[in-house]
Amino acid sequence: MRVFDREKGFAMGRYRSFDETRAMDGAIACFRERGYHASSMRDLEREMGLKSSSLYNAFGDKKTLFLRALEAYMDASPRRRIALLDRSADPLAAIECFLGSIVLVSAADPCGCLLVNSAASPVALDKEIRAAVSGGLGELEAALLRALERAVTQGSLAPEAPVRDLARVLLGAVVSIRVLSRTSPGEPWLRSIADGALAQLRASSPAALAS
Amino acid sequence: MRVFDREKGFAMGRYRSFDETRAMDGAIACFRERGYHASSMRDLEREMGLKSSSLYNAFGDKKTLFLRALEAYMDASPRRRIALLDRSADPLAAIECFLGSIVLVSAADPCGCLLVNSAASPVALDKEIRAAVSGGLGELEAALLRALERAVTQGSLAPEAPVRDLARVLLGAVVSIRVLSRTSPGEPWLRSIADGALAQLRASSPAALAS
DNA sequence: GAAGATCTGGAGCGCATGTTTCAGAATCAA
DNA sequence: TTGATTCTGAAACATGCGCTCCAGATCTTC
Repeated sequence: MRVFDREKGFAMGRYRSFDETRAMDGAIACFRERGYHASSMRDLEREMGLKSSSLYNAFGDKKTLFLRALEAYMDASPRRRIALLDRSADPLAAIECFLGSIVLVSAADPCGCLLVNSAASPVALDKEIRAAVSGGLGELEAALLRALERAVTQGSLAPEAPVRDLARVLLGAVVSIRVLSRTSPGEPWLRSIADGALAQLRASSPAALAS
Repeated sequence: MRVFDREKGFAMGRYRSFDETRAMDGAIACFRERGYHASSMRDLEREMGLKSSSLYNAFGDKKTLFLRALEAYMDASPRRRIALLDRSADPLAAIECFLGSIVLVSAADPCGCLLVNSAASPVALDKEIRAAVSGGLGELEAALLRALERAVTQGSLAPEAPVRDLARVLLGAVVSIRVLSRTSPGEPWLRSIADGALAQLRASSPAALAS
């Protein structure tokens, strides 16, 4: 509303004295570490550097804030990975790189992924939030599927490769790595899962399926 | 204390007027559906059929209750599956049966597994609870590893099969199935992940590794 | 400057939370 | 029966929750 009016030239009233992006980062960090139910509005105010009135004025109530944080997180992390997948010249190498990165990040940061954490959380019992989470996971799955289909087109995967199932396996690997990283099993442990999923891709290579 | 004294013949005081097992089942159901932080003591009182004084007297505070519920859940579900694995004559078939059952149960009941849900939940930030969760997941991994090693001994898996990595992949499949089932993707979707993991086992069969 | 709009800081709303307290009921040993 | 012990039901306790309100500051338009 503020932005809308101001952009239209109807601008009026006091400016916001905080960086909305930085505030969102604080919200993401809070929800990522403590989840929805264990993050109090006081926690969020502190991590976002806002007083409650500013917070409510700018971002709405707790649920709306969560939905915005999830959306901002999607832009900041999963969708960047998706863009890398889509832009890569070698889709299989990009997938390998993708999983390897997930392993490294997960081993280093036990907070996990806001999207995956939310899927396992009771906050997903809420209809809107579950829709957002399903949507986010669906984006990832679709991106992996696109990459696999490109690999088929390029000949690095056999035409009869079960790309739809493989995309699900890859998404499953990401999910399990991110969940299990919360118990700090160590990087080699997590890499076992990533390598297992990648081995399945290789089992669908033209050479493997020809024999 | 009550039980202890009574068993020793020093018994005194009023009997408990509720079924402790039934009460634990209520606690498990509550924590499984709503998780730790979103389950209020009032919710637990209702689902367990207890007043707060009885609840605190019998099970301690919320965290202690959660730890007991997790332990009871382990006995009621994962450890039964583990026993089936250990007792089976054909370990690979038992693993297949195990994963298939997880798929069916997960598709039918979107509440998921208390152990897996807890791993992804911020309640696992607590040291004791994280230890319990890690222990539970470790039991599962160890059981899968035992089954795989028996498969090697029996000759249904090649001696050079990477059983440790395969056990992790299988545990990862279980985790991802249980997490993703919370977004209700449907049974065929979940089965793709189970079948993928099983395909990896077959890739370590003596025949596959001989070629 | 005045009028109108928005944002900030702080106080505080009503309510739910986890937990405690306690009188009374139930049980046993003596 | 009496005394000791434990359990039950109901009523709270203090605290923290999500959220609102409002006076005053800051901004644009006139």
